Amino acid sequence: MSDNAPSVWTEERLSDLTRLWGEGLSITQIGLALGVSRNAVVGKVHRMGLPKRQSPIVKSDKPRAPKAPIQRRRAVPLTLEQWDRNTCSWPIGDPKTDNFSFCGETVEPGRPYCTAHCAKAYTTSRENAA
DNA sequence: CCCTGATTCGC
DNA sequence: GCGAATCAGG
Repeated sequence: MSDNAPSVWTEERLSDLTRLWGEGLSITQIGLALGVSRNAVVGKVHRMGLPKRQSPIVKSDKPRAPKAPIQRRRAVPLTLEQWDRNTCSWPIGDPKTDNFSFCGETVEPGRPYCTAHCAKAYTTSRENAA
């Protein structure tokens, strides 16, 4: 074990990479097949100069956002620390009681609430109207 | 939200 | 050069 000082990408893996890539597999699939992250796959592919297939994104005029000082959304200065972008904030119980809490369920894409509560919020209030 | 890939930056 | 992080579009 001394003549082995290859980079992470050996001919073997490069072979699989190129082969799978040529087969039309996606970066994620190849990454899983080789046991590497998809970034590693696309990174290597890009570096090798292999023919990329899709370009869903177009080169924008934006000079890429500064990664370090990524400004966070300064909103909701409430005690909602566990606030995620997909957390349903549907009120559970009574806001004036101590057992008041939020749904916490994963919200639907583009919806402020989860599937169940989204239906409630966007209902025609017809059947709900009692 | 999921997925896709591209590009840039840090190590 | 490699990998992660980020951005961008469907």
